[in-house]
Amino acid sequence: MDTTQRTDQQRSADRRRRELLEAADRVVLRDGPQASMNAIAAEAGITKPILYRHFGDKGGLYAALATRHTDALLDSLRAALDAPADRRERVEATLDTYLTAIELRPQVYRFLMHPAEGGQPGDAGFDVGKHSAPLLRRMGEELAQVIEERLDLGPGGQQLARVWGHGIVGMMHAAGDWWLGERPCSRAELVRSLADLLWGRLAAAGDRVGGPGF
Amino acid sequence: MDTTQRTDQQRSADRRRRELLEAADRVVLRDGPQASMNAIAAEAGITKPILYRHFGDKGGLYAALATRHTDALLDSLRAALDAPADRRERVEATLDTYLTAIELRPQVYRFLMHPAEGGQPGDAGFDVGKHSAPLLRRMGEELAQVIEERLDLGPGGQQLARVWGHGIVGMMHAAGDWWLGERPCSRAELVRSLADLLWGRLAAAGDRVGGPGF
DNA sequence: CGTGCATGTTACTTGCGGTAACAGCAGTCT
DNA sequence: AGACTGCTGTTACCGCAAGTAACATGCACG
Repeated sequence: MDTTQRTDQQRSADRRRRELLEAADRVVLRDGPQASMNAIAAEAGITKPILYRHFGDKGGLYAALATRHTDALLDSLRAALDAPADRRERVEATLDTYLTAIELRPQVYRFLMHPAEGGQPGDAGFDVGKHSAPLLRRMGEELAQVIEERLDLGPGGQQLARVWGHGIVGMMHAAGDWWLGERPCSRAELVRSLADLLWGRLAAAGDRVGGPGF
Repeated sequence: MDTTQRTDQQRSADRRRRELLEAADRVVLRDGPQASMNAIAAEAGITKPILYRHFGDKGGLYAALATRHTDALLDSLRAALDAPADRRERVEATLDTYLTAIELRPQVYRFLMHPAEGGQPGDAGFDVGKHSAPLLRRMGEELAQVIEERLDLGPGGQQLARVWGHGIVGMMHAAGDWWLGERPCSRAELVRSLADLLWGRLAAAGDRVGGPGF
């Protein structure tokens, strides 16, 4: 039958695609995002044109790669945000989940968020792709939805929720990025400091003696 | 005299460098960060090797370019943060200054923060450089210093200030990026919403009826 | 068997970052 | 004056990576 035929072929193609993605993953995690298509093909035991047949171009491959990791991360964040606990605890758990993820797999994080950096040679070849934007945007939108669904913010609440969603995600991202590079404190302290910020400790802080205060 | 000689030469070299930077600026703002060195050289009326003599490599040129814009932006932010007004007003003024800057010159913003995106062709050639990180980091560090100098945060205040500095900058950045793309509200509303977030309205918000609340 | 069709290959083009080698043109030292 | 230095500028090239064309092979179906 024609349909079963098609199905078989598609299944095999999908399997192959997954294998190729895993090979690409290994190379990218080893060599950074500036990994060449040749290198990826070699790791997969094949040659370039096959990659192009499967993914169109390098952007397509990287997008597929990024989507996998992004989806996984978003799943764990959703889980943390849905745990049975009070609001602050869940906020802290979510921050902690994100930070743990980037701490455990900094290479994935760098791939999703950062330019190449990994080149011994004169470098200059940058990279990145539009990976960081999509991930940050998706996280921002999802958080906005959660906020809007569960919090009573009064009139204009929907818009407020979206601003906050993106703002909070950006806060988490930038703080995490800095923390990952400098490791100035433990993860728990970082989580606590960010939650304190969200909880209004900035507004509540007193001015320093002798100055106008911020 | 030898010294005056040297001075003359250096002055002329500096002037040339500035001219080249301005040409590069025009091209980058027109073509996006994936502008080729050839195009930049052509815009400046010269050829590639001269650019390389002045800036070393593409990274050097882009770094010089980024530094100019970064310094200008930081200056205006410092001014807003130092204006004579109360704390919340100054926070709002600073947010507004940043958002106005990226609103008025989105191309500069994209150059500093974003991958190429501007390519008609298959693209795939990304770009960016390590520009976004430096700018965000510098803003974060400067804000941290301001917070630590002017606010009384008790024990552990220095570390808290650094976390907050980077976190707030990240919040501003991500929210601004999203806002610039979607324009869901006026700049003033965005500023107000972010300031509200910083002022603890998230913690103060009531749970929505029927749900566990966030 | 030939006809599709997917998989795989080699060999090529194009374009960019970066460099070597050479050419002209000041002013300087002896 | 004439060799020397140091700058600006050029053409012509290398290396490398993205992406493509054209050809080869294995396998199911009629």
